[in-house]
Amino acid sequence: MSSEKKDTRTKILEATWNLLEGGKGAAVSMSDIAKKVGVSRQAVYLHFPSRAELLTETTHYIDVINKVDQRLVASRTATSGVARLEAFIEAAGNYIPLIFGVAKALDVMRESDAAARAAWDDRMGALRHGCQAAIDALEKDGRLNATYTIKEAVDVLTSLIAIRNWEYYRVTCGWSQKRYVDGLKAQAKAILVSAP
Amino acid sequence: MSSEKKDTRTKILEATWNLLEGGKGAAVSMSDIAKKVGVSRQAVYLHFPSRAELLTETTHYIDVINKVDQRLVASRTATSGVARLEAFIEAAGNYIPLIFGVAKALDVMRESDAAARAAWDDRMGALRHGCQAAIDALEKDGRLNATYTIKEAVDVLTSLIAIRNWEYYRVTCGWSQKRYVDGLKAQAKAILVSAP
DNA sequence: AAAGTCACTTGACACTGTGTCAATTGACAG
DNA sequence: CTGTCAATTGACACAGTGTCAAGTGACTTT
Repeated sequence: MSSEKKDTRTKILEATWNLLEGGKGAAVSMSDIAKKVGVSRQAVYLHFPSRAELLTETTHYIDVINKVDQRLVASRTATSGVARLEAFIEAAGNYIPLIFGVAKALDVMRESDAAARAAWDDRMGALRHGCQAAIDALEKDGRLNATYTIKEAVDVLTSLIAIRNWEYYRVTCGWSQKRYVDGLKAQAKAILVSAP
Repeated sequence: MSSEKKDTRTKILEATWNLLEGGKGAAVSMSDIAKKVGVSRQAVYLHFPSRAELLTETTHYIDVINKVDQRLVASRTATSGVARLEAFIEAAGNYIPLIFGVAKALDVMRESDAAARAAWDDRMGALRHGCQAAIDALEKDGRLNATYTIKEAVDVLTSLIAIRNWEYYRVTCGWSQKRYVDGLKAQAKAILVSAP
């Protein structure tokens, strides 16, 4: 591996990611991270002013590593509205496992920290934006269930794809990732898509 | 009101409930509660050994005050499987706003506290039990969507009715309580119920 | 009326975690 | 050789949980 040459900042981001993805849940402290990197606790604060900021930067780091932009392009190239809905769910549903640990830490922290709340809202806004695009495509095809306004349909889709639900299916209920994504597609279609 | 005669233990439970239901979110401390009751912080520990225990007892207190048992009886008297599903969603969906504040505090705490985790699992187990009964009734009527096993259907219904989703619709999206319950019923039926 | 009991108070303490500060070290560059 | 930069050490303030010991005030028992 090339981990020898990585600078401390990158090592901190990776350690944060690893620890949060590991079994310890969201209760990972700045000391834990410093220990993992093999650096003093203060060195972490030299690179990130606060825990909230570190978590936020970690989500961005993960996005870059996983080329999230490219993943979403696929859902935009779909021709029909239904295909686009499915492609978006595929992309978003497979993105969640990557950022789950960090997202959950932010979610817990958001309850008591304004910066964490802002970071969380930013991430959720991005997810909702994808839902909006999928619903718009559905509506343009005339396939959006008429009992929902566009805004309501976006609300519903965003709720279905919520990170907490991923955790519930995958961790609590033991569904496979594929079953989860397929289930989500079926749910979204059953609720939001009308007959042609 | 008769709040003059209530004993300290009851006053603590009510203060906990009020504070968590109020705007401060889940970040309510033992000091906050003691201050609200007008008692020393140590008096709280005299009645409840830990914050997790206090939160757990508060959910039980709320259940008793709101006669949760009686609410659920209504859903058991429904004749058809579909009616029972709707009655259960009505009962559970209208129960959530009562315990939301305490449930959220437990949810946040569960990440770092074993007792809180146990209390949470207990509450969620009860909710799931109700979902199981509704799905069983649906299956007995032959109206359960054949693409789901019973276990999967219970997983899905439990996920739909999750407290986090209530928060999302009501708080983030600004849905009315009635719209939320009706939306939930429509979602559950679209996903889980097959044609007769 | 004295003694005992009970709920509660006061004030201290240990522990964990975040975030800040100042002085210092070691390496590398001009 | 000196300046700069990353990082270290060790201290501190602050907030929160949970524990402990001694004291107080009211009401009950004998």
